[in-house]
Amino acid sequence: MGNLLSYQGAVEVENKEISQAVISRLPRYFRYLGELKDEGIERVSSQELSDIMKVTASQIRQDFNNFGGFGQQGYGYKVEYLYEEIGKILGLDKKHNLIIIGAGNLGQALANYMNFERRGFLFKGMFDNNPALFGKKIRDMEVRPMEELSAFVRENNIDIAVLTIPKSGAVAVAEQLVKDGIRGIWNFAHVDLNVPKSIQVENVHLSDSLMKLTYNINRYEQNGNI
Amino acid sequence: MGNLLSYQGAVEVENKEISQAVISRLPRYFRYLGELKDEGIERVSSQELSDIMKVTASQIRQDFNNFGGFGQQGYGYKVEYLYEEIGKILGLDKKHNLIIIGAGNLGQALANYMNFERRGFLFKGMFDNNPALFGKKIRDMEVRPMEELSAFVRENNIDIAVLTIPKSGAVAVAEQLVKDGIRGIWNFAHVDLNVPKSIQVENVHLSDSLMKLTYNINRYEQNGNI
DNA sequence: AAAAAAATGTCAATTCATTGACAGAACTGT
DNA sequence: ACAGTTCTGTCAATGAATTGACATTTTTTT
Repeated sequence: MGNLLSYQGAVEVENKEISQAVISRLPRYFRYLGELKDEGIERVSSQELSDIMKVTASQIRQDFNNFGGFGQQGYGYKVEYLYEEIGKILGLDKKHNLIIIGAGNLGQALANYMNFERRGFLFKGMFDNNPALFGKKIRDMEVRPMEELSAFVRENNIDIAVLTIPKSGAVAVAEQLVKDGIRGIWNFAHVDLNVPKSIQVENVHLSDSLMKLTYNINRYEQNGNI
Repeated sequence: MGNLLSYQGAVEVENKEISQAVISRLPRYFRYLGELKDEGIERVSSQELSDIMKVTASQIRQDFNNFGGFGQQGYGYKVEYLYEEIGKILGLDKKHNLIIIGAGNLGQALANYMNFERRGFLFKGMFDNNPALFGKKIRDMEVRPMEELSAFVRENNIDIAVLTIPKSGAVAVAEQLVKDGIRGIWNFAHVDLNVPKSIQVENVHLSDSLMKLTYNINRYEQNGNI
């Protein structure tokens, strides 16, 4: 590694595993670069980004280099190009068919609140087991009964399922989704899903997040300012 | 450190900083221990927990030890005791006054969906700048205009603000909250808040989370199974 | 009561992540 | 076209987190 010359900008990178620590930072880079782009700024150096984002310039360069060098010595990075490339790394150049399972408060809020289409997520359907909701339209999408889920996932090539159901049902639904060929689960249920590692799970455990906040609040109180 | 004898179970631990990596795992321990407790299980060893939770037993012991030894050699950990202690560490034994700022889809969903009271969070109010929402009741709590926010936070000793407003307003609102004496912000806005480090911020950037998911989905596709 | 088994707390080793340093490439101004 | 400046890509050093190993304590069995 290292002596494979990059002869035309974008670069071949062999299949070395990138750490999740790096991946977790990419969306934030993407967000800041998008803002710079919108402001009409064309170039940026790692030092400038460092100042704005409050991370070390070294880390920025190291992170980008995992994917093979997007910058130019003496110049910096072209904002638009870098933005596009990070988008591609994150898979945002591809379309992903998505459904929401659980049309309660949270499911409905996500349907309305997330701008799925903006980033290539195609919102294809919504499911619940509460008959009172069947047929109700949310974002132009009627709520379907859970009985139809399995066939729907197969027939519509659903890639991503958003799980916003109580934990009691979540594990079983996840297993079914795996059988039906789902590729990723965005899991809001308060439970850990047990799926093959070929299926990607991204957990959003809101209670956990809130507990971290209270820990930090109380730690600060107790220790005085550390 | 190390030769301060723990002579009665719970233990004095001096103010050494605990890494956020450890803190992030505590809510998950808490969840699993709660489940064990509900099943009536009284004792558990680090090895048993390891099997259930899929983390190494060594890490479990190391994590707990940061707070001073909750177990007993040859026996293991008392589930209920450990559960209580972790709850205390996380600050769940204390009451926290909480408000939601932004009564849109997400704000309303959180108000209804999170069982705030269950963990000592007292839901005290909800704010928005949309007049159409003023007075609307969500979880028995009427939506108040933003003009009243500042006084309300001061008068009601609000500890935690949940920010579910668009990013355009978020930074300014956060600054105001700091002036009014807030202690923690649970931030759902797609922007990084710039507050003194005495104020705790816990970010929930949902888009970032979804991007991580697509990265992992696409990585798996491209590399074949790693 | 003694021996065997179980399981923690903790030290050391290892692995992983971040930061620092700098050679060399590209740009900029004269 | 040259000299000076900028700034990346990358290697090495440092720091942080995880895992492994084991002495010691307690429990359990005989």
